[in-house]
Amino acid sequence: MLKKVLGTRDILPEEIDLWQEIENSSRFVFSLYGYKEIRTPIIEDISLFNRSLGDSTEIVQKQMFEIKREKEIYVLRPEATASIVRAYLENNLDKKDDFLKLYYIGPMFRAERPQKGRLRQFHHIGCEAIGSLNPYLDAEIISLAKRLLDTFNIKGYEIKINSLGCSDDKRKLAEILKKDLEDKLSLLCVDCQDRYQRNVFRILDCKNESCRKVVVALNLSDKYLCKDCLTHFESVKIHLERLKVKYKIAPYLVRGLDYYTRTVFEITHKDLGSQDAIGAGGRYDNLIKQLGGKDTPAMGFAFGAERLILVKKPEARSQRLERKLTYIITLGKKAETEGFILLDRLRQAEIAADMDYRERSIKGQMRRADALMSRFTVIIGEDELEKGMVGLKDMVSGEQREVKTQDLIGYLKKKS
RNA sequence: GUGGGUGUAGCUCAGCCCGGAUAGAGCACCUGGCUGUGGCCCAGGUUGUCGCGAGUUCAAAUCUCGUCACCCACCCCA
Repeated sequence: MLKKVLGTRDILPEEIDLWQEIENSSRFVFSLYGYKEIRTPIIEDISLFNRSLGDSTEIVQKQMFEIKREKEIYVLRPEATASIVRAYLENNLDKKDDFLKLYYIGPMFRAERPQKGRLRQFHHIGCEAIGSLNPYLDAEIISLAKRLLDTFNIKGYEIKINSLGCSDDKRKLAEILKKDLEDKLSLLCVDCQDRYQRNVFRILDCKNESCRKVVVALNLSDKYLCKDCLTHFESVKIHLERLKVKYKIAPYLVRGLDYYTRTVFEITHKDLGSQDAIGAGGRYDNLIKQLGGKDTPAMGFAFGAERLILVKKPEARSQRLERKLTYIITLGKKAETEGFILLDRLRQAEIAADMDYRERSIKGQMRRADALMSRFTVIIGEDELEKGMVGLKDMVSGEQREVKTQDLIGYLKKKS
């Protein structure tokens, strides 16, 4: 038996309506906010992610899928922001327009151990706005994320925001943490003792009870933010209130990727398990310069499509499918030929139609018509053939009438 | 990378503890009741390498070991 790769999934036809609905509404909403789609390759040079996400992150250390081809090593992209910045620089987009809004929908790859809401191949729906440091942009992006969720009809989410400060502030925060935690290491969990060396920031959002106590006792609030960053964050909050976006300040929210600066946010949903973030993002004001471009501020976010679907599914299951199809039922060889030709004419007239090619009983064909959610069935037998008519049954009311074959298309058109 | 759980029909699961003869239920599907009419009802029917491999035994879905897959949690992250 052939098996799919660990942590991958087939998206089957029964689920595809949900995916397409989410993709289509995303495209619609992004366009409302002035975003254009960008599609970048799924494979990238390994150094792109080493240089952007941070050497110490788990993603770079062990979660990238490598593809070796002759002397080159490529990787399957673990996220899109770095790719988009690369494309932005490589195509000189900064020279064409110094403020740019881009969105993307596509697969990402991380070699993690799969669990609820976490696959090795998963899909991001996200965007990047490059070229402005204005706090209006921060607020607009967070409200865009909210707007997307509202359009998906997802309820029960929570938006958490924080500011990490500029790169100087981050450095300062790291120093404070290193210094203040030095003599408290024994109070921290084993993971945090490791984080102390690898990535001190992550100690702040540790779930462990004793670690939280230590963190709260540090009394960090605003100790590390410079005046500019403080003002910026205050403005973001005020603008969010102007846009009536409900948010919660999460003083210990840090994102895992090194490139984040200033505003960061995370949207969680109560119905998910431990992977409760359906989307997250923030500013990355230094990344573009870091990757060789001009000093350009930027901000973006991404939703995990599988996680969106996970929270949408219970509601979608109860939704009734619309009856749209016209189903042709035939009795006998001659009628089958007639039906076959009529079927093609219906489709030429842009009427969704189908029939059964298995020569089944009328009852069997009827059942199938019902199972496929037919709006009408067209019945062709010996009697109808002689009269040049077809039986037309309304599958909702159950009423049936005879219609002249040449009037059928006009009749169905009127009804739809 | 670490820990725990689960693999039996297309789907959801019972049976496993305490080994025993043709491996079950509900749903789905098919056929008929209704020889040309779906849904409701009734009757009947089809579907299984019991995840895979080895071991113990007269005998294994059941016990043991290994292996693979999936799920959940840690880690990490969307």
